[in-house]
Amino acid sequence: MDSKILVIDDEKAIADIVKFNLEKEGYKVSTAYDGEEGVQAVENIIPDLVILDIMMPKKDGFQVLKEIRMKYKFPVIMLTAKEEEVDKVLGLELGADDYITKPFSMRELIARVKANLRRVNYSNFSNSENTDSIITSEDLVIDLNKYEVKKSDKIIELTLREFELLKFLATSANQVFSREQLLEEVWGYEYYGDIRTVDVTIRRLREKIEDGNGEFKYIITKRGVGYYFRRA
Amino acid sequence: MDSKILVIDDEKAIADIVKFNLEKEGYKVSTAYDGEEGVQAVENIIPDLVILDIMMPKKDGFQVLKEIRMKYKFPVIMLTAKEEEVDKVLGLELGADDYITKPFSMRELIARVKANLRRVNYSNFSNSENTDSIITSEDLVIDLNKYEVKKSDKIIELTLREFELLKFLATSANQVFSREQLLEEVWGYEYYGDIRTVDVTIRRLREKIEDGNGEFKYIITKRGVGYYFRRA
DNA sequence: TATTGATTTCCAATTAATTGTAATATATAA
DNA sequence: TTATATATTACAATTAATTGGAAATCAATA
Repeated sequence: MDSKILVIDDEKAIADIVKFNLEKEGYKVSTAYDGEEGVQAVENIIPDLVILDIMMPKKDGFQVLKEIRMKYKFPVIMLTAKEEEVDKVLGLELGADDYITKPFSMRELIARVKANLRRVNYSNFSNSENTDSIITSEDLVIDLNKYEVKKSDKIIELTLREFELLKFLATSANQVFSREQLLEEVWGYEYYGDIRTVDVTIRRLREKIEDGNGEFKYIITKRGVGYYFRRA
Repeated sequence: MDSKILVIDDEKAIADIVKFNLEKEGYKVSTAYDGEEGVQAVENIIPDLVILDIMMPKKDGFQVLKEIRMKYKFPVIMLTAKEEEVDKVLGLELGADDYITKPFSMRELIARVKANLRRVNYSNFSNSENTDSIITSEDLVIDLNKYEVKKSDKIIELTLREFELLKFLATSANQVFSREQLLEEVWGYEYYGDIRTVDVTIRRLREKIEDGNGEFKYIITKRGVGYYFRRA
């Protein structure tokens, strides 16, 4: 979340009002007032999405897009003043993800920004949808598509975090991971929290999937190192 | 995963940009620049889905489609430049699975590609009940043709949206869908609305089909992920 | 084409569930 | 036994889902 957006438009008034409105929505917004500046800004900021005007002095939007696309894949929404340009945007040029014709309402702009950011996120994880998706071990069945775990055919309710932790450990069964690794892989690179969080989540997971006889048979502690999922 | 897609379009610029964008989504994409080349490419590659332009020299899209359909069943999405062609695509019953009119946004194209691939996956996967137009679960009866839902033999009045949402969820019972997926599938590719709309529609649907005892037995929330229709 | 009613959407307040933190207890190995 | 690592617990903070109501849109009918 808190996506970074770059607005490239030579009409300062427009760039600024767009910035204002997107910031109101909670995005981090930068602006650039011509094409060259825009290309530079992309390099510095590495935004999650760019809003790019076509008609600009020095370097026009198409050129900027071309340069962006040589290196980056984030969505780019083009702003076009004339209907004729639409065909160009969609058909001939280099991979704009979406476009809006001026004049546009802020409501529409924001909706499109959201939709395009959403698409990125969604394709990231829904692509794993079809990979082999069921892991079994003893009486545990982990269904990665359905986000569901069964123990001797009884459904176990795991929270998302618990599920993702189990999923990560189980897909690399018998391999020990340090808490740091788990934080990075399951919680994400940006995560800054306490390392003991892992212990607690492991604990909650065990409570749900282990037999509760004091022995753990799935998630094993490797003292001084970390945890692993045991699979015969 | 990693589906193979073949793009057949005589306008190289378009074929290439489509290729670029689909590759960004993780597909393996090949291109062919006229109809004959296209037919050959199909034979060589055996793609999982074809995107096929109608207006082409040598062999037009209709002809290509006919030849493809003599041997293969994978989905074909037709590209049409003019509205008039749409009728033809639909009317001729040649077996196009979907069509998009130019100009189109990449967002739309990708959404349709995904939707068509997903459809195929389901019908391969799931049991032959798939073609059934009546779905039953506990005391619910959903008649897909008649747009009618009964609960213990009493007709329940659903609005169109509610019905389509229920229909989509119920035809892929026990599979979790994110709100993004539901927006795309039920509301349509070009929908730019608020994501919470899904929640609200789910709620109205529940109000009508669930028992009203605080427990939901049909439409289940998978926290942090989305919703699914539960069927024993 | 107005008018009215139904549907749909948007928004945000409320409620519910999850997750993180910190403090304490327990186990383990030197 | 002591020092260190891990497990457990309770509570606070955070995040997500549900809900109600207002506003906008759509559709039917006068």
